[in-house]
Amino acid sequence: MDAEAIKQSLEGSGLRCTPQRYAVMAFLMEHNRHPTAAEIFEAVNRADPRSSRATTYNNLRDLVQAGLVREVAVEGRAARFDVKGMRHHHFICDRCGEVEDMAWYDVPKPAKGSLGKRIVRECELIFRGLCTKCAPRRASG
Amino acid sequence: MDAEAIKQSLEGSGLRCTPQRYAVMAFLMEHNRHPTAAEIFEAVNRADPRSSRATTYNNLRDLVQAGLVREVAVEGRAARFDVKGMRHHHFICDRCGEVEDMAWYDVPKPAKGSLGKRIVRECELIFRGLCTKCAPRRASG
DNA sequence: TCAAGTATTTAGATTATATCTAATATGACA
DNA sequence: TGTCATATTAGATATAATCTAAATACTTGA
Ligand SMILES: [Mn+2]
Ligand SMILES: [Mn+2]
Ligand SMILES: [Zn+2]
Ligand SMILES: [Zn+2]
Repeated sequence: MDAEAIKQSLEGSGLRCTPQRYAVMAFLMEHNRHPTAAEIFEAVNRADPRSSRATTYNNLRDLVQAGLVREVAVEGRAARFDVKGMRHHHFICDRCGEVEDMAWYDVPKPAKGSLGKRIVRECELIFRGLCTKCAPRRASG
Repeated sequence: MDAEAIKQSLEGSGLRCTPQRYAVMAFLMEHNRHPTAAEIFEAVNRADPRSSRATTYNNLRDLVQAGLVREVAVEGRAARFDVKGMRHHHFICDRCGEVEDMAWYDVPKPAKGSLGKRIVRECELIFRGLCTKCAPRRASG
């Protein structure tokens, strides 16, 4: 991955490019697998420099706030994260909780009247059902 | 609310209509406010009979599995619940985490090819931004 | 160059949320 | 009524995330 590009995007958002923060970002860019914070923590610590759990959570929070990373809440499970590169929707498996990317397509905006004073920042489409791994065992489960 | 209707829908799903389970369902039908499990637990215990925390969670899990109730995961906060009566979308506030209903409208299904072996059960549209209460304090916040 | 201020990291404690356990109670139905 | 599956319970436990306060690293500008 392009180290310089990561540095740019961090600094462009007013965040220092620390080794710990860089490692989180690089890991997310290399694995579009929607890892949990715990998985990211473990992964970035396989290589040096070591990063504490608090720092991993802090950095994920900062990256989400900066709009570089998205947090996906999954009922009953740890949150998952991905880089906000290309726009896409998500598929979440009822059975195993896996989050998978779905091709992006435009979503019709809500009628003006129904918004009131709310300010809409984004619009997210989530498909739910059984993933490729879980679909076959549907009956047994 | 129609007590008999609640009883019917529980038994129609193979669930006994126990006082504790009924209380959860009745509370959700009276308050379309998306309460958390903790709020439901507290609310149903203001009246008799008393229901334990484990039972409240167990019943919410059963009701979700039966398709009568929906669980809405909110990043960094407790899950929220609502009855699956009329179809609707959700608006989730970035700042305070409030979940609000939005008028339902049809969502275009994904292209056939993009699904693979996945089985889609439902399709959920989530709007994010600032709610009516939080929008004014945007800058300060 | 260096002092001072700010941002970041850290280990471990703490909180928040949800589930598990194993004992008891309840209800369906033969 | 007796049997058995279902449901409830208090409290312990697990899991996920945040907080704390001290140390470290970087930035700025005299
Ligand atoms: Mn994704
Ligand atoms: Mn709702
Ligand atoms: Zn799955
Ligand atoms: Zn709000």
